[in-house]
Amino acid sequence: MTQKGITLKDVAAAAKVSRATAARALNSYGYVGDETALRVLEAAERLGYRANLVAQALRSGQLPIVGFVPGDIQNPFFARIAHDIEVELRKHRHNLLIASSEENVEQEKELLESLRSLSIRGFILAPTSATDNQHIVQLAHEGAPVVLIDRVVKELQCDSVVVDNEGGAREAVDYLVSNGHDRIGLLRDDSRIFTAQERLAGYQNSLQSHGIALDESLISVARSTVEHAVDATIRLFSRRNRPTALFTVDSLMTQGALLGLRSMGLSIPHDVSLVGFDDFNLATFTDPQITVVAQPISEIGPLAARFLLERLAGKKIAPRHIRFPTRLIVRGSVAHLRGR
Amino acid sequence: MTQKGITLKDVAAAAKVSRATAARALNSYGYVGDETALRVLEAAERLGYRANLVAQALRSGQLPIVGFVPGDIQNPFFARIAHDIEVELRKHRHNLLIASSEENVEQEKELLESLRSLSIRGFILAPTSATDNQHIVQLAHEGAPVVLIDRVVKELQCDSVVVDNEGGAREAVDYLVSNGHDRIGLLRDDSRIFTAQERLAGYQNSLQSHGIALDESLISVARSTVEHAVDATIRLFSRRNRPTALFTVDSLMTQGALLGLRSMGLSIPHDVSLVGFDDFNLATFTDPQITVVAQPISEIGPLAARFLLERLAGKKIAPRHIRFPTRLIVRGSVAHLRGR
DNA sequence: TCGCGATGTGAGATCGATCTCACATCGCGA
DNA sequence: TCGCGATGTGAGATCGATCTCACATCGCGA
Repeated sequence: MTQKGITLKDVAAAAKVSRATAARALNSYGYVGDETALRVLEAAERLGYRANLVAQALRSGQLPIVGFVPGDIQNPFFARIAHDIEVELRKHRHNLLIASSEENVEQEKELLESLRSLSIRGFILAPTSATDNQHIVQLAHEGAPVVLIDRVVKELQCDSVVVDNEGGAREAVDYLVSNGHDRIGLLRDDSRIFTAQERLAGYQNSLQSHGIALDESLISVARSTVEHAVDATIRLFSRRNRPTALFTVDSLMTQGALLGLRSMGLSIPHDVSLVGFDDFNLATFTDPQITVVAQPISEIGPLAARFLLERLAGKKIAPRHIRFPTRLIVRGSVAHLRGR
Repeated sequence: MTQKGITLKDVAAAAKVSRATAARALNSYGYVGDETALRVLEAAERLGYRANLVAQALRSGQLPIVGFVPGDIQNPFFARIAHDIEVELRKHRHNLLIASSEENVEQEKELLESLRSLSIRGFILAPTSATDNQHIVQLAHEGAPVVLIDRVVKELQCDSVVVDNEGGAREAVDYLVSNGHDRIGLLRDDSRIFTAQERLAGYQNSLQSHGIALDESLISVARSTVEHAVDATIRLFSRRNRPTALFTVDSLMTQGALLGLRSMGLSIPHDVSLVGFDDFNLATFTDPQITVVAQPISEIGPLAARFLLERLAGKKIAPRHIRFPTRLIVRGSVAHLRGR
């Protein structure tokens, strides 16, 4: 009711000037007489005028909206990042539009298509695929600033904020080895391919550096959901010569492993040692608490948002690639095997 | 690069017709010759034409965007709902813009202000305050459809989707009483005032119906974060004559209680019985698992989205108020006290 | 054969904000 | 006193899609 339909035209009429002059007064550009400007501002105030952002966007070609396409907004990792991005954007009067790809490349393509026609200013993406990324390359070439988080696209040069997955995984496995383990299972996913590959590499590199032969049968692959991880865990530990330790590549996998092991009556760390990638609230509620590789999650969102805002402000510098180190948080889920 | 700047004008030129005819062919209205229509569609296809939604919005006054203002997107409850809403909207070619109020009325007001100038089509809100809601009433009166979730606004008649907080809380406390408890602590929050009040009422009503006098000293109030809940729990259980059971009003409170009790060396259910409002993944990972009042969380988002879409489609019926029942999930965190 | 409804198309207006261009006035230095 | 830069303002174009209105043609029934 109140300010419905108050346009610049109304303000101009109330101040008895043209729309051009009203615009000049409100946006402080060009020449405007002091007394005139005052009259316009006063009229705008009185009528409760608010510029129509859609009209502005039609002229400028851009809405003050940034698109965020995470793998899954329900994943606490992305929920936290979404929140941080939104806070940062809000400071610069931008809005955040979230569209979850649900780790599905086809859906990711469709989402980007539809966001494109919204004339969105820029994008923060966590690409689902490690290989099928032509649509993202194309998006970037059309001029919309793109910042990648969590995962990079090899063919595309743009700002990115990721985590040292290889190093984190290596540190986790090193820690297990240093506690006497050499039959170390790996529970990895097939969807977040980029990070999964890096974490797999860290696992392999650690084993190799300690002269432990890679045993493919200790690696179990599952879709990144708690349910699938439970099954994969049970499969892995139903084998005759089962692993003495398990490394899980993300927090959903870790949760699945916890449930799977419990259902098999295997206790942690007595029967199996466990280290997970990605810290999560649950890790400190279990008994024992779970040892994890923590990501600096609170830094990713704000930095990605800042990078994007700088690009939107026209900053022209070489793409920045930030790779945060991880941190091993030792709790109680790893047993020391002696004599083995 | 590709379809940058392909407008209706380009399509019309390529098909050698006017913009008006091109629009008619593409949007299937008015009279267009079959052969002409085909030529236009073919040209649009070939050029990769995509209608500019901003321009459409300027005419229609509305962008295909719905705003969602939850209390906190990091809360898994709202993250899940956000996800469900997005999926539902996407089916109808609408986008979801998420702006978290962080349980702060002032921020909620600012967010709505800024979303308003975006010409957003409708809103799904979880109002932060139980009393200060004039801005929401005003928003609704300006004509934008509003659907409330989780919490209602007494002064406003509009669609709402909430949960039977009073009944759920009553059932939880009834269950504790039926297990012989009569000194039952309550850990409640001060921010989500609407739900908190209802849950408090359920607690009071249950006690009253069993003839148990209300003891204000058994009620502890804290901000709805894990940290504050830990403190409040410790405060409550440091008293001489401590409660034999505790009811917590949301999952963050429940987590805080778990940590607080553990830090005091109190074991569940041996020393204290516990029932929490709101189920959460962690509740099944603890030992024992936590008995909770579960909300039908998977129904809230889709229903709210459907209500809003119906309003956007022009449906004119009386506001619908849906109040879902809750469900008590009995696990292992409540002990039976005999003889007491 | 005439007339009118059905069919088909384009010119131009519109949504709201902003920018360009043209024009008018003022005041100061030569 | 003249002239020109500085100052101030409005008409109208523009962004892109859509809609109204005007106009033209066609074909069928009377």
